[in-house]
Parts: sequence; C-alpha cells; structure tokens
Amino acid sequence: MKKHQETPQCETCGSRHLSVFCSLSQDEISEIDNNKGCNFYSKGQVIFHEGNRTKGIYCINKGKVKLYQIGSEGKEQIIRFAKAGDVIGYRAMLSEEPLSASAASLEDNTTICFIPQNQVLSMITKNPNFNFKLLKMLSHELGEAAKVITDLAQKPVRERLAETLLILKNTFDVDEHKVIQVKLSREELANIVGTATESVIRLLSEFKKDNIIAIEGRNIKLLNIPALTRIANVFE
Amino acid sequence: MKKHQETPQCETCGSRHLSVFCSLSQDEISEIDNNKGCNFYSKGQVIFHEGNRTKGIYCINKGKVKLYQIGSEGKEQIIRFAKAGDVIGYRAMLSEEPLSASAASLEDNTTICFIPQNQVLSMITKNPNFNFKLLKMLSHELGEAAKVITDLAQKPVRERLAETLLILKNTFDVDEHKVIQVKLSREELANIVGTATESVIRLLSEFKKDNIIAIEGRNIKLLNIPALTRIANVFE
DNA sequence: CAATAAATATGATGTTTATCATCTATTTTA
DNA sequence: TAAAATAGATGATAAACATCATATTTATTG
Repeated sequence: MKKHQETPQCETCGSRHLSVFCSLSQDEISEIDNNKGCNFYSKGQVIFHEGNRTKGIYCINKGKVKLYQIGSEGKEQIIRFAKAGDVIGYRAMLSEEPLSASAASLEDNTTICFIPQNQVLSMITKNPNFNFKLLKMLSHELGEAAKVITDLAQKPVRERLAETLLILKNTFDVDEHKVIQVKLSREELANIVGTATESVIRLLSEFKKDNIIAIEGRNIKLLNIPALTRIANVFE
Repeated sequence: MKKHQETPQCETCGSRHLSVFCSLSQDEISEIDNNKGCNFYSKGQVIFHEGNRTKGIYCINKGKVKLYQIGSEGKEQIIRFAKAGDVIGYRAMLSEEPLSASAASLEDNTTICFIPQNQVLSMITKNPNFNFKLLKMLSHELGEAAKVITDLAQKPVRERLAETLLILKNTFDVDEHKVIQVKLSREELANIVGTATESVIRLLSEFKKDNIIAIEGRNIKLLNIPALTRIANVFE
C-alpha cells in the first residue's frame, strides 16, 4: 500500500518563504518548477557522495538530512544538518569543486528537489536579492564553521556534547514535551561531537542522572536548558 | 629614520591579478583607488577585533596576517592566515554579522587597504565576474573549514601538527633552503593545531630527531615532505 | 514469535595529551 | 651591558579520553 509520491511544487512549498528562495518572483518560481527534478529518500539513503561533482543544488522539501565527511580512518564526521527549506550542495556547485561532504537522509519520505546549475546561475545573475541571500548564507555558514573549529580545538567532550544538544534544539526545535525533534543514534551524536560512542553514552547518562535531560530511546528531552548552557560554556 | 609610507595604488598592486579583484576594469580599479584607505601595521598589531562591526573589507597589500578567535577560556584559536592579495573581513560584511574573528599582523610594515562597503556592494552588483569570484572564494573557504573540522575531530595531535606544517608551506611557500616563509611562535603553532604549547615543542623535537624538519629559532625547514605527508595521514 | 543482529550500556584498562614545575636560552628593556 | 622578561625545552604527573571486553536491551527479520 505505497502512497503515491507527487513532486511538490515550489509555488505551494511551505518552506519557500523562509528559504534562500524567498525573494524570487512568480515567474522565476515557475521557471524553476518547470526545470527541477524531485526524489524521495528513505531513512539512511545517501543523497550525494563526497568527492562527486554536482550540476545543481538540492532543496529539501520535507525531512531531515545530515552532511558528513569520512575521515582518514574511515570515521564519519557530521559537518552540519539540513531540514525543509534548506539547500545543500551549493558549496560544491559554486566553487566548482567536488562535493566536500556526503548527504544522507535521517527520515523516511525525505523529499528533495534538484535545481539544475544553469537555473541557479541565471537566478544569481538576474536577481540581485537572490544573489545577496546566497552570499549571506555562505558567509553565515563560514562564521558558524569557525565557531565549531574553536570549540573542537579547545573544549572538552562534556562541553561539546552539551553544546551539541543545544544546537540540535535550535536547528530542529523541541516539541511540547521538550523532546529534540531529530532522532540520532549515540554513534551519530559522537560523530558530531568528535568523540567515541561510549563517551557520548556515559555523558548522556550523567546528564540524565543530574536531571538535565531525560532519555527515551533516541528521544532526548531537555529538562534544564540553563544547566546545559552552563555546561556548554557558551557566553553570547 | 622612519621610512615614508605611501598608500599603494591598486593599479600598480602586484597582487591584484591573483586576487578576487582580478576581473575588475580600469575604471573600477580607479574608483576603488579614489575611495579606499590604507593602514600600516607593526608586528603583533591588531587590525580588527572579533565582535566588532565592519563597514568594508580589508585587502592585504603587503605582509602576513593571522585570523583568530578567543575561546571560552581565553585561549587564541587561529582560524586561518592571509597574505598579500588576500581579503579579510568580507565574511562579516556580507553576512551583516559582527566580525567572527580578530586579525593581527605577523610582520612589521604590513600594509592593508580598506575598501568601504558601498564600493564592494556596487562592484558585486555591477560586475558579475567579481560577484562569482566572491561566491567561489566563500564556497572554497567553507570547504576548507569542513576539512579542518573533520581533522580536529578525528586526528591525533601528531598528525594535525604535520598537516599544519604542510598547510603553512602551501600558504606561505618555502625559500630556497626549504624554510617555511612565516615565523610563528610555538604557542601560535599550538593555537592552530589545537593543542598545548609543550606538545608542539615535543613533537617538533621528534620530527627534528627523525630528520623530517630542521629548526633554527622560529624558522622551520622542511627536509622530508613525503614523510611529513605520511605522518599527516592525508590522501588526496 | 523465535532467532539474530544491532544498538546501548558499563566496567576495566591503556594511551594520549594537558598541566605543572623547573631549567635554559633568547630577547627586550632599563 | 646587566637585569628582567619572554620563549623554548624537558621531565614528572595527572586528567581526559579511547579502546576493549562483555553484558543487556532493543530492533529486525526469517
């Protein structure tokens, strides 16, 4: 009893007005609609592979995605996340370099549109607002990356894990029960924090013992955000 | 007996043709020349401060610069370097965010021009080539940052130090005696690698003992680059 | 639904790396 | 140039963290 999966239309895309495409005109939107493709991914499916070339950008219509690199010992390092309204693959397309990261779906029914390069380039040229949104997005990402670098270089694992939980909250939000709205394995958490899976398990247990979080399987409930913030050692 | 320091002209700037400004027309160059400022910095002088706002971009005419953040325990983390022809401060300007890093000169007589925001924005709008160069530069930087993140998260200090030496070689080149053309303290090296100063000192001594490098004060001579590459554990 | 696999959990142990103390060498400055 | 400050070097120790081993729980699948 497979549900029929229809290609979503940009025109009716709920995420569009919050995304980098918010400044496009009606004409530009239908131009994209006529040229884009769409794919549906089940949980764990790879969307693109590090090292490959891309001839366009991927716009997430529905679902959640992790972007990761494989380190020299074969270990996954999660670089960032993307959700509905976010765009991925633009870095490689714009720099004309191979993809610096792989992308994999974190949920079933993740729906992702593919906008060909020539469409994007023409929008950049024709729509200054879109262009500035892109520049802004890239610059912002670069600033975030610098923060991550400093944290990885200087903070102990405990602080980084606390900070990761807060970042996941900001990225995916929490529901009415304070549960972070993304399901990650302990191993994936370790692959964000840059530590061993066992260390994440131990530290989560500590946080739980101190009533800072509650754990139900892969659901993490944030009970005491001020305490987490204190542990994370962030002042901003 | 202070030497008279003259504002350099973009028109005669040797670095221009290799920089993000390479695609500018004669008119655009003189337009910038008429609006830019210029400052001279002695070694160690701060060019701008993390957290401040910038209303333009800094173009390095001469000298070397480190960009760094101060971590939560007050420790410096060097994010990247810049040299003649490189631009700094553009990330903050384009994202309309505060500067994410501070910049400090690494050499006496470092000469840096300041191009006001409105000049840059008008070039972006009027010169598509310049715009694409910017997009490319930002995207490239973002890819480099992702690599650093994976390395910091996964590689041991020894590998990171070896890799840092190779990156310094690629950034600043070596002279005819194989000496890396930038002088950094052991502490600064530690602040790139993300480790303690003592660890850098010990590891450099090891590399020296194995005839992989030679050390004369702050000059580091790369004697065996293949060996360094092997230690750095990079396959690309 | 039993059987198997995978993920989570926890203890024991070892390695890596930071910290502290101290000493020497090199700059800087009075 | 002597004195003081700073940077570099090295050993001893401690802390953080990874790894390995082994349960235990939770998913997955025939």
